[in-house]
Amino acid sequence: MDKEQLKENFASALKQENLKRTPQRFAILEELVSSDEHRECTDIYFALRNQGISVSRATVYRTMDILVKYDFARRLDIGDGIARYESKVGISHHDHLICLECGKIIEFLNRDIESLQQSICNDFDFDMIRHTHQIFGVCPDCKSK
Amino acid sequence: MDKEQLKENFASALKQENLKRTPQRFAILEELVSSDEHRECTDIYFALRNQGISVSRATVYRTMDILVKYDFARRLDIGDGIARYESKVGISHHDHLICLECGKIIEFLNRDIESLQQSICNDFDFDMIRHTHQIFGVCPDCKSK
DNA sequence: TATATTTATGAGACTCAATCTCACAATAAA
DNA sequence: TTTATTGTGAGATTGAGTCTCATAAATATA
Ligand SMILES: [Mn+2]
Ligand SMILES: [Mn+2]
Ligand SMILES: [Zn+2]
Ligand SMILES: [Zn+2]
Repeated sequence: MDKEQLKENFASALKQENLKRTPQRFAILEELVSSDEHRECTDIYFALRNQGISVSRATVYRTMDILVKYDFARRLDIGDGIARYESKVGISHHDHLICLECGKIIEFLNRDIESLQQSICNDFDFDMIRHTHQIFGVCPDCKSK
Repeated sequence: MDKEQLKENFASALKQENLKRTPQRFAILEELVSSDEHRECTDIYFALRNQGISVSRATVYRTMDILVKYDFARRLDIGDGIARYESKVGISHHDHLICLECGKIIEFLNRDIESLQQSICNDFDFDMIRHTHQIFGVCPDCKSK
């Protein structure tokens, strides 16, 4: 998806929520989408400030909620009390291997697990909305140290 | 496992950590293990207080860390910023379906997923230490309302 | 364009789970 | 016991996240 199209889509989401188009909101979208990392709000806050963009922490937190609601971003909770966000624009679903030594996050996708997961939900008559599958351990780099 | 044996095992863990046997520590173990729920520290704190047992929040938090380290308990993070703990004594591994409407937690185990998970780790040369597989959605009770 | 109306922004106050502090209490080795 | 060591607990502190509200900016209207 090209950058202009993305902005249009975000503008549509804002319109649907009766929210105004502001430079801060677009800057936050741009910062997250142009990155392939799992970003913390504080990290995005400082990244924009360092680019000379006026923004507050509150605006970053508020905008992240919109990005998640409209599927531009996914929130990642790895149990350390800090929310991380990754772009969903042009990115397909995946789950995560998380290194407990260095914090590295490796992505994986397994279609068999995904479908087994769905059949578990069917068995329990449970409607799945989302899921997280996180494997914690030691990555190859950290093992060889 | 009988209650006396459990106390013995916990006492061994305490000895291994050079920690003393205190009434508070045993009370916290007992409170968690005799429950089949996913308990918050604050909840355990009040449960003990209501039983007339003198304990502080700090002691509950500190003791939970020991219980987790020695495999008497598992910590559960469902992304709401509150840690929950469940007994592992006599309980086999399982993962969770979590209802976003009512907060109910349903347990599941799928051996195929467990083994696929292990093969993913092999492929990435990643040493798994633990994993969490959480499926969020709407439970049967909440659907029929 | 000018003006009115509505909504957003941001600095800092606030919340709340969790952790830390430290004076005092309890434990256990000898 | 005695004594050294560790634990306890009330309250202070931390830190991610949320809230407040005066001001600024965006958009609707004339
Ligand atoms: Mn998945
Ligand atoms: Mn599992
Ligand atoms: Zn690593
Ligand atoms: Zn429910």
